[in-house]
Amino acid sequence: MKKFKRTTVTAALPYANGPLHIGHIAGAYLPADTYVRFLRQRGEDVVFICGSDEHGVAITLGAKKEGVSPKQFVDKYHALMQKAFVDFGIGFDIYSRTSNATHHETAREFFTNIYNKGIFLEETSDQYFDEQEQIFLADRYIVGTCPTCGHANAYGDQCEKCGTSLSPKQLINPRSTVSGKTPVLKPTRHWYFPLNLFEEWLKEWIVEGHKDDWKINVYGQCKSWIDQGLQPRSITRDLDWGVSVPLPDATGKVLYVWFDAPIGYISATKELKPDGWEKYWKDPETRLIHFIGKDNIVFHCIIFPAILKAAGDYILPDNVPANEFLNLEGDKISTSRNHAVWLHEYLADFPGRRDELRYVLTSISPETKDADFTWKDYQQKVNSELVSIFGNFVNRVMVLTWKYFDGRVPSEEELAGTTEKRIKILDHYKKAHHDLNEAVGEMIHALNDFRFREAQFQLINLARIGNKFLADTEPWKLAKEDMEAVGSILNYAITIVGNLAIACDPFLPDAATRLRKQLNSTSFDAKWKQFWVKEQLINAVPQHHQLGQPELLYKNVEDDEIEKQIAKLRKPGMEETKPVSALKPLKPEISIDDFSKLDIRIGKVLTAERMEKSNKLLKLTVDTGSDQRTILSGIAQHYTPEEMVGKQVTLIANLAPRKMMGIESQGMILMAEDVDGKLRLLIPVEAVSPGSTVS
RNA sequence: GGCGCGGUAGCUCAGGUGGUUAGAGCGUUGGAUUCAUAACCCAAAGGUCGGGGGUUCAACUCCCCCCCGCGCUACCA
Repeated sequence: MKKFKRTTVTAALPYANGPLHIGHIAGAYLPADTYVRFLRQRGEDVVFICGSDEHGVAITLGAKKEGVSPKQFVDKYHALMQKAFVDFGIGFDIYSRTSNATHHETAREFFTNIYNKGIFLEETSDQYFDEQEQIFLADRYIVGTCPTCGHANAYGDQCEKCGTSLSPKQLINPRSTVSGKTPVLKPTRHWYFPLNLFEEWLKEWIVEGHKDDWKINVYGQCKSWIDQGLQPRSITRDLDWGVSVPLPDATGKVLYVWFDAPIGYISATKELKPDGWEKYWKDPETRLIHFIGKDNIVFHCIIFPAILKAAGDYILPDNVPANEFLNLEGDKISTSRNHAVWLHEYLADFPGRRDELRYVLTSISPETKDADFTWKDYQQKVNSELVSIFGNFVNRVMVLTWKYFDGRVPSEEELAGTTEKRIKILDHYKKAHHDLNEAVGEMIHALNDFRFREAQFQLINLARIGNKFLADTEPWKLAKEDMEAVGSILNYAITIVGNLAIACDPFLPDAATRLRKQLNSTSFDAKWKQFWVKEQLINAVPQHHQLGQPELLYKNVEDDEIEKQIAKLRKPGMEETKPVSALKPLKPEISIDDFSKLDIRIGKVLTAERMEKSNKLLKLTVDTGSDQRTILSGIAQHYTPEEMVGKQVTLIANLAPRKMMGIESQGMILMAEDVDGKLRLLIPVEAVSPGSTVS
């Protein structure tokens, strides 16, 4: 294997259109962080790069929906994600963002560099244009009637009903999903990156060169792509949000997100090390590792490397350990259905319990196939492994040492095998020592191979072996007859605890800190490094060293804690089995004049809070376009205040004000009532401006 | 539709150029124990290795077909 001087580790740039959930963490950030911690423990030169991916149509549309500018939109999510990462303890050297100046510059330089080499293709074609919004529409933002099956809402790339693939021009009566209007065809010019020219090179580099060292899922996906034959990919878009194309006649053109986003790794490194960044990207003695989810394989293994190759001078990823996906309680994680465990919410609900989440996510890490996170599993793993095996072992050793030696590490002189009992102890010691070294070796080996599940298992194995060593040698019994033997046993037990403190750093950083405190070992750094160099047990805590006070490392997860979390996932009212009421009869006929008396409008919820002493009412502040008013709405059992904020709602604006529970309600929110009594909001399919009338 | 990855004990996963009783941890059950967060330690039960067919003296491991999950992709292998 090639020797490298340093390592550049990147973790996929999260898209700045929503908060982070455990799927993101398990997929890329946690394995990356674990790996980087491991490298740092070994004293290696490593940079750990990440940042928010802030461009693309989805951002502009998301911003429009929230009624804010794209910049405000990404500012919000960038801040949210950055804070969550920091709070969770993911140790990026830099968490940057693609909307900043350094990145724009870097991405433009990349484009210009490759452009000047004459590699890009340039082509003009007709594309649908939304005249009202003044934007060209991506395929999936166009709907229309499917030419094959007649389905009225087929997307521009595929009909969901009959499954045929389409191009937008095949759609009958195309409509823009952004404005609802009929788009028109307009010629537009774009630049293309000729991936096909890199096919042979990619074949050699990946299919031949990385057959054995890349994960099979990654390799298979790449090979499949390359075998299919590669096509030029367009790398520009008509949009006013993004990195503008650095050509004189290219106003209104930006780089396509997938072109600029991976370059974000480089810009972030530049920002981190304005003078020294190049050696992390251009020195062949640097190893580049991308941690990503499986949806990103083709960008990181094929397209981005080809771009780097085209740019010249750059190193290529040495490995791309992509993970599969994480499910939640048997279902796909879904932002829109709120079927997710949000990182910032976990951190708020479980303060001081970051290791627990790390531990569980690593133990089910989707390394070879999709995995499933369940709260029950979380509880069981924490309680039976972290608490019972790891935490308990440390606690037993600490307590025993305080009990018999006042917290001073007993001397480590070798025990003379003078009695039968002592001979047995020596046997147990030898066995434990052998098993421990094997586990340490296997742990480090697995870390090198990105097999974090296995590595962490071996870590816990150290505690398992430690527990067995104590059970086998029974120092609490010997205390009555042979204190020298007790001292020898505990000295070794403390050695195990010390090595655990060292070894758990990449996986359980908070435990590492707590253990250092308990062992009173903050000054042992230089010595402890030896563990990672020798790859075997070291004499971590010297004899006669005074230990700190024992403290429990972890506490059990109680039933009610996870029940709360599980309840959070369910839609309100979903588990209630109410009798299905009959459809309500039609009301008597009215005239159009009756109807026109109603002033129905679209408003936007600015704030929402529960009403005191009411289990049905939410107090909402609603922007009706012309004013902001307070409306009390009896929907508290169907929507949480958090869910309501930012939502568009349909309301009756000219209803006479009415006092409820001491507060005046100035209007009424319209709701659909399902046959089971469940209330659902009426929301315009596409966002409209507050104050829009309904008729 | 095509391609890729996966489908092994209740759960999370190992494994195998085909070869005696398919492994581990957790969970469960029983026992032992008390230093410890009713924890630890020992033991047992649990699987016709997604289904069907084939090759073979012998397949969970190789070949073919099918089913299921996830991803990628589009009339192209």
